[in-house]
Amino acid sequence: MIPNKEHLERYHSYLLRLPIFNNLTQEELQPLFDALQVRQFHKNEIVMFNSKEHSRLYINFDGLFKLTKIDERGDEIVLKIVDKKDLVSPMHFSPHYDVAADFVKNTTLFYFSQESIAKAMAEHHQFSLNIVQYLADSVQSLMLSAEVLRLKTAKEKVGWYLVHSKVNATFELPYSKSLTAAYLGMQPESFSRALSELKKEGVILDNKKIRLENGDELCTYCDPVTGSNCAFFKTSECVHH
Amino acid sequence: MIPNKEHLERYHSYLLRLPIFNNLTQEELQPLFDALQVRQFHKNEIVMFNSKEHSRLYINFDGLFKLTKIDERGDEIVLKIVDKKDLVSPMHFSPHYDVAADFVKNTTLFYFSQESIAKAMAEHHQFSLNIVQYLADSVQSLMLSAEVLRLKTAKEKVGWYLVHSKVNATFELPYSKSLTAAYLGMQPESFSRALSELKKEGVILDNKKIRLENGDELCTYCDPVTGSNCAFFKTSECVHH
DNA sequence: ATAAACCCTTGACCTAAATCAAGAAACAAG
DNA sequence: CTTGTTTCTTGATTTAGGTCAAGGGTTTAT
Repeated sequence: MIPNKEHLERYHSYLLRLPIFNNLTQEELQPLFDALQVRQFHKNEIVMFNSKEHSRLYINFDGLFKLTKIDERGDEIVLKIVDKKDLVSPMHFSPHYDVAADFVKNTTLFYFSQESIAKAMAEHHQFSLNIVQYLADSVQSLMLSAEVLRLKTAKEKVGWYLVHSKVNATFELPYSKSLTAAYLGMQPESFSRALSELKKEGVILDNKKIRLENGDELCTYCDPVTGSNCAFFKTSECVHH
Repeated sequence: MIPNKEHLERYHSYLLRLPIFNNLTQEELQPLFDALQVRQFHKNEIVMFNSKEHSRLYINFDGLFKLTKIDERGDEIVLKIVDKKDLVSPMHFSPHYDVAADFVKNTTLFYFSQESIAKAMAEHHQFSLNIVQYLADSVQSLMLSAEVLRLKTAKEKVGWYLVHSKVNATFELPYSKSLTAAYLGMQPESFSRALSELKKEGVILDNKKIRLENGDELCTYCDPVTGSNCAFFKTSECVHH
């Protein structure tokens, strides 16, 4: 699973399928792909993604890490969970802003230097548009998190996260309970208590599988953006009618 | 103070000085400026900035409003305080995401349609870069808010906001205490109590003017991004050495 | 100048979630 | 399978900040 220079061609079709390369051809992207670099990180490693040393765009090829900020007291917030195919672009941070990448699993990151990205943007307007789209999505997901984390109770946060997982994927909690709790800005104990509250409402989390007694128990916890990806959206059953 | 079609030319030099038009000439921007539109809002008005009806880029020419999200219970979070010269781009939100613009003062907004912005981006790569910069700044300021709001105590939040105001402007609290409190995710009562705690440390807020007994009382509350704009940054006195 | 509206402060009290502590489950390695 | 390690759960207690209530200031309008 260790990609090296000789085998990079194999990954080009993988890259082409990422949203950041939407509507661009292999030929257009070849010069950029030639500048692709790879770096491995191991579990429990913590790297400061300051924009001076990491003025790049990273793509998580394999593994899992969280983008966090830690204060003097050692308290931590999780800004983003970075799963496979997700992007992080310290190149877009200001020089004095630091985030920590805290690796949950052994991880392989692909990256492009700021210069190669800038060049590709200058040569292909579509690529600039894709970068704009990526940043716009980041803005929106940060606004949505702010909303969820500050307005919802512990139980509502967990319900929201479960409905999110249910709609976007396969009725599974994608990460460990404590990682999910950290992402939701709560302690594992509170997460656990919230789950047992939800159990009373017919929401059972059974070894990471989400089981529902009726099927609509999570709808109260849904938001319109998540809802729009749901099969029931715009039917009378959906709370977002 | 009501700009109309005939007088719009007067505002072109105003627009040219905005960061979003950095490194672009009047000639390059003329077609975009010709598409400029204007709309007034009055104090206490609340408008939903959903991306369907507001697929635009707004510039606050005059006035003040806050971008907020309100939940079913009526609890509100302030995502951004939009002052003169600040931008909001609902055109970059997804179709199902809604934020409310809650006007604090009578306000005049300039706006460009999504199409005119897209055209300008296609014709001038520099403009695409400026849009990227604007979105990257938005991402970072949302990450910084998340950090401040979730890791700091009430007193630290207020201290942080004051040092921010001190460094970026003129030793003045730019907004009312209750608006500032809402932005910091706290109740006016807590803001008031935090201020009286800070007074014990030599930080006096006297009719919106920030007065310090020694001058360095706020340094403990500073962050590196704010600090980098401070005169003491990188001297031994600065906590971010 | 006076009233009305709004904003701010202070005190008493409450509550959601954090913390602390101790087991129980789940998982990994030998 | 056994042992050690990490993760999760449950209970008791604490606490920061919210809520409620009342009074004081300040600005705006007539």
